[in-house]
Amino acid sequence: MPVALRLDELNPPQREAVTTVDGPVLVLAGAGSGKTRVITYRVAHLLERGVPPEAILAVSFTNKAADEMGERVEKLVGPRIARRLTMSTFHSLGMNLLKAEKKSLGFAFTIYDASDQLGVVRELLRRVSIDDRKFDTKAILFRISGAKNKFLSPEEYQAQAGDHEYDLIAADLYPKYQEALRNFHALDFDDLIVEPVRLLDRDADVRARWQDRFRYVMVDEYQDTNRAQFNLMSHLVRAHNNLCVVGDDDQSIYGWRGAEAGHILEFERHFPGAHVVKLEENYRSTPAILDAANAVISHNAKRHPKRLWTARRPGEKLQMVVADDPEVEARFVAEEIEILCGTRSYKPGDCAVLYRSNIQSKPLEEALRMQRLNYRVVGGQSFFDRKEVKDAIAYLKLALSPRDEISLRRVINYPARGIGATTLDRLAGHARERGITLFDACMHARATSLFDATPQPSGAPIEDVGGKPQQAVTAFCDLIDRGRSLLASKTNLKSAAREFLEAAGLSDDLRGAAASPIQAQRRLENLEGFLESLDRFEQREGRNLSSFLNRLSLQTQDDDAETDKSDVVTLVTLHGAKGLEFPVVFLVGLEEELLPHRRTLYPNGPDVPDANVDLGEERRLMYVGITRAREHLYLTRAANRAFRASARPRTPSRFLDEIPEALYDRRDASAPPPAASPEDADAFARAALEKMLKMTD
DNA sequence: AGTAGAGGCGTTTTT
DNA sequence: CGCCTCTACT
Repeated sequence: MPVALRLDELNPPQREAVTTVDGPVLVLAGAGSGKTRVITYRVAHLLERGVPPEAILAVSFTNKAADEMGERVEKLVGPRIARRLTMSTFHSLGMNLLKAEKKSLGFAFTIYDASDQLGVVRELLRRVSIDDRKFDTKAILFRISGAKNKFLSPEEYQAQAGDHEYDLIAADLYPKYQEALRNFHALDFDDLIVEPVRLLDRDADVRARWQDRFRYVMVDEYQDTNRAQFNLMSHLVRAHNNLCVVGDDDQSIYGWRGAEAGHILEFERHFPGAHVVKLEENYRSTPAILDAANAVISHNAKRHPKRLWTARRPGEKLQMVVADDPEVEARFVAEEIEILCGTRSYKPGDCAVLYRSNIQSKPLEEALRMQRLNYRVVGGQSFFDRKEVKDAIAYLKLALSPRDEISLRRVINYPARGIGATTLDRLAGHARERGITLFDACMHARATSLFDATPQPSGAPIEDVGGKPQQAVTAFCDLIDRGRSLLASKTNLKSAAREFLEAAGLSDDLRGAAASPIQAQRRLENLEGFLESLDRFEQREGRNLSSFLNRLSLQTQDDDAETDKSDVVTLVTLHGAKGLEFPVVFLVGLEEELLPHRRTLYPNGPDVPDANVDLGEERRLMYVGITRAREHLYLTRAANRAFRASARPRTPSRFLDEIPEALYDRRDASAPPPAASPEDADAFARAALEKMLKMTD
C-alpha cells in the first residue's frame, strides 16, 4: 500500500461500514451520503489488511459507476494494484465468467442487444405465422425476459402466466426464443447473468473455483438487483458470506424492469447475522432540499426508516412555479438559468432539468435554443446505436460468426444487392428442410444452384428466376469470405475492417443515400469514429475482434469523455438522473398523470379507475429528483397541457402536497422575476451585454 | 427498390 | 398533434 488510509476522514457510520470486513454487511446509503467513498475506502482498507487485489470483486450496474469506482480506488492505492482488482458491471462479470469457462458452455458466443432480441422475436412470430405484427414485439420480449430473470423455465412460465393474449404468445415463443439464440450461438443480456448461475449450479468445480477466487464481494445499488443477479451474487459468496451491499431502498426505481427492492429490505433475512449500517448524513444538499425530500419519501410504507440530515447552512427556499402551459414553463426554465448565470456565479453546466418522460424534452430544447444556451440531452440515441455503426458491427459479427442469423438478415441485402424477401424466404426454407443454418443455405446456393433445380416438395413449382438471385447470393458469400480472410490476415483490424466494409459497399451507400451532403458527412464520420475505436481497442488490448464486439454490446452509453459537459445545461429523465448531482435543479411537469404517470395510476386503461395502485415507485422518482439538487431546487408545472391535440387543464402532482409550505416560495412563471438587488441587476445587465458582444463575433 | 400516404400510437430502459 | 411503421403502388 503506497499511502496509509485516512480513516479519520470518514464519519463514524462510514468508518464502521469500511472496517467491518467479514461477514454480510448492509450499508443503507441515503442520497448524497458518501456511498462511493465508502466502497472505495473499503476496498483500500481490505488491501491494507493484506487481502490480495485478485480476491476483491466490486459489482455495479453501469459502466459509468464501475469506471468511477475504479478511478477513485486508483487514487487511493495506485494503478499497479488497482489494475489487479475486479470492478465491473454484473453483465461484464457474467460475460467474463462464461468466457473463462467456455469449455463448460460449449461454444463461443456473440451478444445480442435489445434490437437483436427484437429481431429474433419478430422472426419467430413470423415463423409460427401468428398472424402478423399487430402485436407489440417489445411487450412479448418483455415477458420472456422477465421469465428468464425469475428463473422460470418455459414450462413453469406457462403454468403461471396469465391468459392474456400476450402471455399466451410469450409462453409459446419463450422456448423457441431460447432455441433460436442457441442456434445462432448468441446470448442476450439476460443470459449473461442467467447462464453463469446455471453453470455454477451444475458444476461444483466451477463453483468452487469462483467462490475461492473472490473472497470479498461488494455490490453497489443493491436495491436495483433482479432475481438473476441476486442468485449470481449469492452463488459467488455462499462459501464465505463476505458480502457487502450498498444501496438505498428509497431510490429503487427499476421495479418495472424486474429489480426487486425486497432484496435490500430483506437482506438480514437472506444473510442472517448481517451487520447493518445507516448513512444518513448528507453532504450534498441544503436543509430545505432535504426536508422536502424527507417529507415526500416518508409517505412510502415499505422502507427502511431513515432520515437524511446535514450540517450545512439553511440555504434558500425552494421555488414552486406554475406556468400556463409547457412552453411557458420551458421559457421560464431557460430564462431563469440565464438569470442565475448572469447574476450569481452559476454556469449552464451547473444546471439540470429533470422530467418524467423523454417527450417532455422537446419544448425545453426549443426554449434553451431560443435563449442561446447550450444543452445536452442525456440518454437519447447513443453512438453505437446509430444505424451505420450497427450495420458495420453486423458485418463484422457475421464474418466472425456465420451462425449469427440476425446479423445475416440485417446485412444480406444492405446495401441493396438484389436479395429480396422471396430469395430470403427460399433460402430460409432450404435451411429449415435440412436443419442447417441460414448462412450454410447461402453457401449451398453458391455451390449448387438452389434456384433453378428441383421443385420444392411442399410448395408451388418454382418459376424461372433466371439465376440472378443465385449470383447475388454467391457474391454475398464471397464478400463475407473476403471479410473473414481480411480480418485474419491484414496487419491491423482497422484497415481490415475498412476494406471489408468498403467492399460491402457501406461507405458508398452512406454517401449516396443520405438526404444531404451534411448528413452523409456525419454518417461517414460516425463510421470512421467506429473504426477509430476499434483501432484504439487493438492498441490497448491486442488483436481480438470478438472481445471488442462483445464489449461494445455491453457499452451502450456514449463514453462522453470527449463531450465537454462543463458548460452545457443537462436535460435528463428522472431515471437517468440517478447518481448525478447539480447545484441547480429544475423538476418540471410536476402534474398528475405525468408524475405519478398515468400508466401507473391507471394500469388497466385510462377509463378503469383503480384505487389500490401502489405509487411508491413514482414517489421514489420524485425523491430521486429532489435529492439531485445541491443548492437550488425549482418545482415547476403547467396549468394546461395539450394531450393529443386538445389542451387539458392539469392538476398539480399529489407529491407537491406532501412538501410543507414553509419550505418554498410560490412563483408565477409569467410574472417578472422577484426584485433583484441593484448589484444583481447591474451584474445581469453586464452579463447580457457581454453575451450580445460574443454573439456578434 | 423506393416512396407516398394511411394508420396507429403515445413512460421510465443501468446492460 | 407528430412520429414511426407498414402497405401499396410505381
